[in-house]
Amino acid sequence: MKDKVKARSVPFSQTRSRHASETAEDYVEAVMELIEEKGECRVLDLARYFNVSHVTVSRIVKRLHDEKLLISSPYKPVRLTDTGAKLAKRAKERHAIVLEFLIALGVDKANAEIDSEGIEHYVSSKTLNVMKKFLKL
Amino acid sequence: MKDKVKARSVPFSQTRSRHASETAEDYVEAVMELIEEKGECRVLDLARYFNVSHVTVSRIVKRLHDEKLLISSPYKPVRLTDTGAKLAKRAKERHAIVLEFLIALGVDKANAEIDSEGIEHYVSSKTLNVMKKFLKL
DNA sequence: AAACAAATGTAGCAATGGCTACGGATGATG
DNA sequence: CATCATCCGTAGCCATTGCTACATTTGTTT
Repeated sequence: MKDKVKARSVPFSQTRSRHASETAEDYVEAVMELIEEKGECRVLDLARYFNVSHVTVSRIVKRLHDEKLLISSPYKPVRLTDTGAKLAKRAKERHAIVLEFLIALGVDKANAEIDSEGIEHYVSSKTLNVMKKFLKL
Repeated sequence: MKDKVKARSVPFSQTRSRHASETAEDYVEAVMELIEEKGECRVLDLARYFNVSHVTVSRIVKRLHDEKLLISSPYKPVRLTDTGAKLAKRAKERHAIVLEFLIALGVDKANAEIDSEGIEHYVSSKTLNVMKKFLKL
């Protein structure tokens, strides 16, 4: 009973910080989509999109504003900074690749859409490249 | 500018509760592994495994005890309830399938191990079945 | 312009997951 | 059996993401 417990290779990179980045990516991605779809993105749009209260959105938007990913002023629509837009673009691409990959693999569209949203945050660039390769075959 | 914002099909199932279940799965899976590897699972083993303080582990173990997934009494090793063991077994299987799948796909072992730990929580049973099928070919 | 509805903001609570600091319990070892 | 190191629990702090309830701003509609 004296064995050393091997710590996980790398993973479990502090759940909290990991999750904060996930949220950031989800939000900038959503803001970009909403602006593309309807010209602007309001707090309530995001609330409906994520199925949470406007209060939750409001606070997160404020944080992402402080982190210079979003631009928001009171009672005005939310926009993306250049940094935010770049992050959103990367997230959307990754999301799209994972989605297409799952569909190509044989997952039905509904499940693929759901799963891809969770998976996109955990796919390393190497795995993403493998998925891209798979899609080209 | 009057379009309704379509709520996501299903996803974004409340980040917080989603994350709590992730934690539960990670912990019961770790407990099962540690017991298999070294005969027992102490709070400090889990702390080293997840790279967090023993305090964090202690609180989470208490919660999972209340949820009847773990059995813990003060200063004693942690065990699994039947429910916890079942959950752990399912999680381990899912984890193993995702890992094997990524490797079969061509991802190097190191990245596959890291990615699989995040991905396992987001894989629907349908996607998991597709992965199983892929592995048999 | 007044009045109303819709959109945002603010206050304040809960749960979860991080932490440090400190103190008590357990088990080896002298 | 006394001591000491290790393990574990408790207190108490912070950040994040949920919420309801209430206040304020905006914009439309009389």
